[in-house]
Amino acid sequence: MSQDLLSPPARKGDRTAARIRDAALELFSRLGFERVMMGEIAAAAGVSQATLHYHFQDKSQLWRAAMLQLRAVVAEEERLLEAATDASALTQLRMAMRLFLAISWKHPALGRIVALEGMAGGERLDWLDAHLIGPRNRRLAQLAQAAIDAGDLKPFPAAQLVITLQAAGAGLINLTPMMRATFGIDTAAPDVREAHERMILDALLGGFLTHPN
Amino acid sequence: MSQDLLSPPARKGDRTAARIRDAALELFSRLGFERVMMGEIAAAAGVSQATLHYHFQDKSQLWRAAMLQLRAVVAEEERLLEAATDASALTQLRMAMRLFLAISWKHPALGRIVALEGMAGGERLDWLDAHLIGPRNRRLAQLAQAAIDAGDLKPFPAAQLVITLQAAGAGLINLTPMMRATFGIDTAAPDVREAHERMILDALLGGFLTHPN
DNA sequence: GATATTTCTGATTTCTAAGTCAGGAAATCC
DNA sequence: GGATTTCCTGACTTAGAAATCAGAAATATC
Repeated sequence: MSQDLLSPPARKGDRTAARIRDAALELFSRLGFERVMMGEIAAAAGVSQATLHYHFQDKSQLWRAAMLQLRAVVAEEERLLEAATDASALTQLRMAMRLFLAISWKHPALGRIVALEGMAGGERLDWLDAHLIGPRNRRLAQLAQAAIDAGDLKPFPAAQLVITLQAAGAGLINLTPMMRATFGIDTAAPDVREAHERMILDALLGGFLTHPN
Repeated sequence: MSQDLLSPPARKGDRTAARIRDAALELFSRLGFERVMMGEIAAAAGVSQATLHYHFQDKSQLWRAAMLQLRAVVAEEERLLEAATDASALTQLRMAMRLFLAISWKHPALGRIVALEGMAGGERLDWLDAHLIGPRNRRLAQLAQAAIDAGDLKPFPAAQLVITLQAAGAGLINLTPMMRATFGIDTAAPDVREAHERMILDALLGGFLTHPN
């Protein structure tokens, strides 16, 4: 989350701003933009509410700053995929799904934000589409299309296929509070996580293969 | 949505209350509780804001009333499943998934509400769990477990399996605004819907089968 | 270690949305 | 068709959260 673990952040204000961003990201992603009050963020970051306005113009700007944190996460995924462009489309897609799951566990904020804003539409979704999720998803859809063209995947519409796989992958993680309420299951438990991984990568992705191993 | 198409609703107030409930359900499910303003609901229902308070005590009560609309939908699903308790667990589960998809297209509010509140937790989730989604999901998990015990499904944790299938099934529908923003796809189009149906029922559910046909 | 700059805060203002209420209009009843 | 109840509304109050600001505290600079 912090931008650089090595350099002892130049100015004090930068560290405070980072704490605020982190707290904001956690809250915004769990609850959505309007459920979160500036006072909560301030409390979580251990500063006064006025300090939020010292570092960030207003609530919207703080939200954007928090989202930009997530871009680094996505960029890392890009980088890893980039290193494997000579593998088959199916292999790349499978790797992308594996990365997606790893990221979803490590940064559940991403999936929750997409779910929240992707359902609601509006200017925040437009911003996210432009800066965070649009390019990434279009790229994945291209990969899926290539895998279909190669005869490796069943010929479903590529965009739908990718989004559905992601929805399945992030669902359990996003719905952690519901899993607790309904089943008393703690999704953070290692066995839950391990079963989920197999479920998505083997069973679900396997269902799309034209010739399963 | 309206409670009874035959009887010309006894009192005028009942019809107005129903219009308000419908408008509230649509807005709450798309945007979540706090993103929706009472004024919006009033405008959508074509009444003044004060009228909302004449029919419903406050915003929370209106939300609950809107959610109770959904219970009728779930009850109908129950009824259909009830009529088939002598079929194999797998057959029942497949039927349940088919119903789930049909309902999700017809009443997208249900899936969106579950996603919104299931992510956030809190008192509204507790209410939903008790009145709407808990019993249903536990029942489906039992079905899945039975299908696993019968050797028809791969032995994944039943609760996770059910929730993941639902997440996959509702994902595309919930994310309609995102599909438009990122891919320009209108999920209401018949071909999108048809492909989705096959994707979930054949490919994804197929991936869980121990001996696919 | 005195000065200048940055960072932070309590108190206050502004804004927005929920909720109330008295009274007028419409429906219902006889 | 007049009386009575139900229904609805415009104008208002209240509550709460965002945003501002003057100045105090901390930090950096020399």
